[in-house]
Order: sequence, then C-alpha cells, then structure tokens
Amino acid sequence: MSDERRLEVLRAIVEDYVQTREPVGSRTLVERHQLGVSPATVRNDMAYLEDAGFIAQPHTSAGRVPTDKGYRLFVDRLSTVKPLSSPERRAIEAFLQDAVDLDDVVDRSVRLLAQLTQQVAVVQYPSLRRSALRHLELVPLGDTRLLVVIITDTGRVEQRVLELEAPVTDVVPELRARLNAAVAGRRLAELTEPLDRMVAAFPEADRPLVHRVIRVVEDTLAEATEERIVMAGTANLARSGTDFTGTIRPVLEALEEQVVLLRLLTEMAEDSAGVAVRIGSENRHAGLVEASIVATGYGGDGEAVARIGSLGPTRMDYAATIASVRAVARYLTRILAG
Amino acid sequence: MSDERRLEVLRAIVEDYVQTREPVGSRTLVERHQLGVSPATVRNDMAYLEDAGFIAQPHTSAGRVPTDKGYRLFVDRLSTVKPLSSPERRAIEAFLQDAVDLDDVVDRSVRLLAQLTQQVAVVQYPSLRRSALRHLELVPLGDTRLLVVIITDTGRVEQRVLELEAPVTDVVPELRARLNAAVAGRRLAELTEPLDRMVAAFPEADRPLVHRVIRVVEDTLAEATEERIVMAGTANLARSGTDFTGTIRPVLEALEEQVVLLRLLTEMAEDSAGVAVRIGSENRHAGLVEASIVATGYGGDGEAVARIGSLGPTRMDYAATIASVRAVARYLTRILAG
DNA sequence: ATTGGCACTCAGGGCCGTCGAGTGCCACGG
DNA sequence: CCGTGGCACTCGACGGCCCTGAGTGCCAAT
Repeated sequence: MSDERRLEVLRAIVEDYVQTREPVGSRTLVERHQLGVSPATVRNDMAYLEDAGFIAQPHTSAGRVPTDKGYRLFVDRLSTVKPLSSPERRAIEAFLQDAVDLDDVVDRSVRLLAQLTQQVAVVQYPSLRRSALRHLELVPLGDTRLLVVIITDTGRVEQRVLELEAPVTDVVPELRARLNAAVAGRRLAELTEPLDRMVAAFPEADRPLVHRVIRVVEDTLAEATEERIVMAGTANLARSGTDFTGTIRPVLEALEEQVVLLRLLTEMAEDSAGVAVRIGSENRHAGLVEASIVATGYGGDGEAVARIGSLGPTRMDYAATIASVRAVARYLTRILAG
Repeated sequence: MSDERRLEVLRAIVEDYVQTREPVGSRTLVERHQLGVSPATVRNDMAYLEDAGFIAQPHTSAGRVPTDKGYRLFVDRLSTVKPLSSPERRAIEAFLQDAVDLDDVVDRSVRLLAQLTQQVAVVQYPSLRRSALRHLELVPLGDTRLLVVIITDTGRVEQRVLELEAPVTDVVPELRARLNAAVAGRRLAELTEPLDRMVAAFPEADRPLVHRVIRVVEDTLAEATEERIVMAGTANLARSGTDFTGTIRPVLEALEEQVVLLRLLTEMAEDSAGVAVRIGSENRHAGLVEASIVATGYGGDGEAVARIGSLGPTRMDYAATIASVRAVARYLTRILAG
C-alpha cells in the first residue's frame, strides 16, 4: 500500500473531476490515467482517501468527488503551475500597455483576468494606506469651504470637502506649500511626526484650520472602508456547465458586499509562491462555500499595495487560475511602476 | 363586444401573470377578477387580443401570456402609478440624507433602488458634459508632467496627466488663475469662446502648453465614453422565482457592457410623466429581449444631468417599479442640489 | 499487497396512463 | 348581434414502472 500511489489517485480524481464535472469511478479512472494498477486496487485506495476525508461520494454507488480538504491537498502538494504560453503573455502585456490612466489600468486588468480564467475577477484599488503621497492640493470653494485633494504615487486621487467655521484665510497658499514639503513621498505611517513639527510654524490663530486639514488627510488615508473594488466576469458564473448547486444567487450576493470581498482578499495569507488560495468552506462566508478564490498582491516593490484575484467554483482548474492571476499581477505591478 | 372590456381583460391577464408567473386561462381569470362575464366570453376576447398580438400562448391548450406589445399597451394606457407609502418615503429620505460625498450618494441610491424594486438598479454618474465647472487645478508632477484636476458643481472630480515635451514653465500659476476665471460656473457648450479669448493673453512661447491644457479639459468633458455607471442588485436576477428562460447569463453579459447600458439609458425617451420604459425586444440588444428597463433623469433643475433606472424581467410590476424609480430620482435630485 | 469475481445499490432515462386546465367551435337565447 | 353554456379535443405535468449501467464493498486467490 504505497502512500505515493494514493496521492496519485487523488490527483487523478481531481483532474478528472475538474474536467468532466462528474463523479469519477474506479474503472474510468484507470482507463483515463496510466495508474498501472487494476480498478480493484484503486477502489481500496479510494476507500482510504474517503476515510481520510479527501474525497466523498454524492450517494452510494456513485463515483467520488474531491472534498474541500482534497482540493487543499491537491493545490498544496500536487499541482504544478503551468506557465502561460508566450503569445498569451504578449497579449496581456499589449493589452495593459494601452491603458491611459489608473482607472483604465484597473479596468483593463480585471476584464483581462476574467477573460483568462473564465471566472469572476476582482481587483482592489491601490490602497491609500500603503501608498506614498505625491501631492496635496487645497482649493477654496466659496467662503467657508475648502476642498482637499490627495494624490498618491499610484495615481489615485481622493478628495474631501471641509466645512469651516471661519472664512478661509489667506494662509492657504502657505499651508499648501508647507504641507507638500512635509508629506511628499511619505506614507501614512511616516506622516505624524513631520506634520506635527509643521504645525508649530503657524501662528496661533491659524492652528485650528491647520489641524483640521491634517486631520482630514490622515483620516482619508487611514479609512479602510473607502477601499474600492472592481469586478468583472460575473456572467461567467452562469456559464453553461454551471457549477454551484442550486443557484448562483448567494455568490452574487456575496460579491455585492464589497466589505466581505475586501476582508477575504486581505485576510488571505500567501504561500511561498506569493499566491493565496482559499477553498470552499475556508472562506468563512455562507454564500461562498462552493467557491474558491485565488489571489495575490500587486504593485509596490517588495510590499504589495493592493490585491487581485479570481473567484470560481471549488471545482476549478487551480493550476491555470494561479498562473493567470500571477501573470496579470506581475504585469500590473510593472505598469504601475513605469 | 365592448372594446372597454377587452382592455380590462388584458389588464387582468397582465396583473395575474405578473403575480403568479403562470400562463393565465379564462376560468381562473373570471374567478380572480370581477369581470362580470363568463369564461366563454373571456375566451372570445382573448382570441381577439391574441390576433391583435397583445397576448400569446406558450403552447396549445395553455393559458395566455402577455407579449411585449401587450405590456406596452398596459404601461401606456392601463397602469396607474401607485404612490409609495409615507414610511417608505421617510426611509428613502433618511437613508440618502446620511451620505457623505458624491460617491456615497450614488452608491446609496443604487442600493436603495435595488432594494425597493428587487431588481437590478443602475445609476449613471452625473454627466461631465452637462455639469458646470467649479474649479480647475493644475499640479506639476516632476519636470515634464502636469496633472489636470477638473471639479464640477455636482462634486465630481476627474483628473488627467499630461506628458509635456518641454519642462513645465512657471507660467502654470498664472494659467491656473486665468483658466479658473474663464471657466468657473460654465458648461462645456459655453466654454470655447472664453477659452479662446484667454489664450491671447499669453506670450507666444507659452501658447502650446496653454492649448494642450485647454484641449485636455475639453476632451475630458466631451468624452462620453468615460461615463461611469454603478449597479446593484444583480443577485436579484437569480431570485427563486426566476424568470428569464434558460439562464441569466446574457443579461449579466449585457450589464457588464457599460457601453451598452449607457446607450440604453440615454436613448430612452421619456413619456409625459418623466419616466421612460423599454420593454423586452424594444431594447435593441439580444441579451435583453426578456428584460425591461424603467429609467428617468435626475439632478439639475429643468434639464436632467444623468439617469437612474431599474432593470428586471419583462414580467415585472411596472406600476411599483415606476413609482420607486421616480421617488429615488426625486430625492437624489434634491440631495445633489442641497 | 494486488487482483478478479460477484452480489448489491441506486440515479437516470425511457415509457406509459391519468389528470386537469385550457382551448375552439357551435348552437341557442335575449 | 353579443353573450353563454355545452362539448369534444389537446397537451403538458405528474407519477409509477422497469431497465440499464456505472459504481461499490467484500472475499478468496495469487
């Protein structure tokens, strides 16, 4: 009874099931894969795998289906990422190259990934928290309103309107200059001290205004809830050979809850290859028990600035999906840096 | 043979079918509605309505189902908008009141409408083309790049980066001042002349820069393709008593094509009540032959600035949907104006 | 440990037969 | 001329029935 062979059987089951979407039995298994043993032997191995919780039968006298645990073992130990073909790579690069601004880059990326994986693609906008500041702009609007525009090195622009008690003073130009000197190129974590020092340079009377501006900048950068997510390929959920027992409704519902998605994306720990996989019930969300998510970070050198991922049925082609997600993330990172 | 009664029969058929989702026959019809005639009579009327193309039978010996033409007649002549209950109104108002910025307003509106109609809600962002400019901001990024930020009176902010041949000159502050003087409060259509006059005020050497900036502002405002659309409630497409023969896939696909959606929304002519309805095949789009759209404009006094709508199966409760769309549009307009 | 053999299980598909809602048509009466 | 009751006919939906075939577990043999 070789442990080796049992794993081989599991791999065969997963691959077969992913391809055919039908429970796979011992006979067809030995026919389609070169296992070198008889169906009876495979049956024994299957019994073992079932005891161990890697596979299950939908009903007596049916073939076996991988469980979440089975898929997990498969992606952890058995699957080898298949690199994309070089025409594919070129297509990706060309497609992303044409983007005109950040919105366009993100939009193209998410469509591209959905197209490649034939699943639902999800891209998180570059996080403000981890981005460095490029520029701050203060624009007086009327007498008592001040527009604060925040521009990050990833090209993202965020704006907030401040309602002031007192009329906007003419300290604004100086404040803009000093603010920019203090924040340029810094990240949120590195902001507090230089900003505090800066306040001291202003006369007592102007301090309230200065404080409010600083406050709104910090709040905006810290505000995790403001994270935006873009999605594409939801139609793929309804593909002909649809998976998802019953309806896709709970999945669509989960996808509309951006909060849920964000949590999922950010919580996912990455394995050594830099790609995280969450399988079925590992997603702690009722609507997603039949879904798997493959995600990775992108942007920034070293530390990722946001995440990108693909969501599909647990029965997905993990190797291909992982390859696609990785590829798009890599090109995306390159584009943003350039 | 009263024409009156035939219409009454059609109304009964539509109402019954919308409620039960089942082809309606003559007997059940007279049982459920007070038509005051016998089933046989209704059958004659039905035969007429079928000849006229307002209803159809899925198969011989089944009840009748309204056709697109039937629904059309229904919404045009037979349906009376039912006003929302006042608790509903208060809830809408309270919900929208809490919004903090434009994104939030739009987001809340679309979710709200999806919730009210139990369908897919769609909101077009306030159009740049029809908005008035509030402010322009020019921010030099490094030596040869210039960020142009455009802020409209609807609170929308758009940005573009210009790559320049020559280093950014110190004419930028002056350009900013003059630009703002020239454009403030104006709409796209009213821009050309003041901008042209303004160019003359600059020395020959700076003209190329000035022209490029003007160009990018005009382009951005004119660019219809940049229109953004926000959507919510796609999960409602997969509701239990699902309509849509076969799958919802084509509908999801159509919804992902923002271009298609935009065209639909803007093309729709409004009837006297200010609400436009497109039924089934009236949407010239293969994926939407089983869908109807109810839309109206919002924002701006007099002339609408963008559109909001709800999409569902042709078999929808038109009266209720129209009421909801109208209500949300009205509150949305009020919020944006305040 | 592996294998062939064997008895057993069970979902799915094809094949009626019944049921009932629904239709069209026609002849009759106000 | 319109509305009505009656009647013969249609046809999809539903349920029961049987058969088939893929699949299983177990056991004795190698």
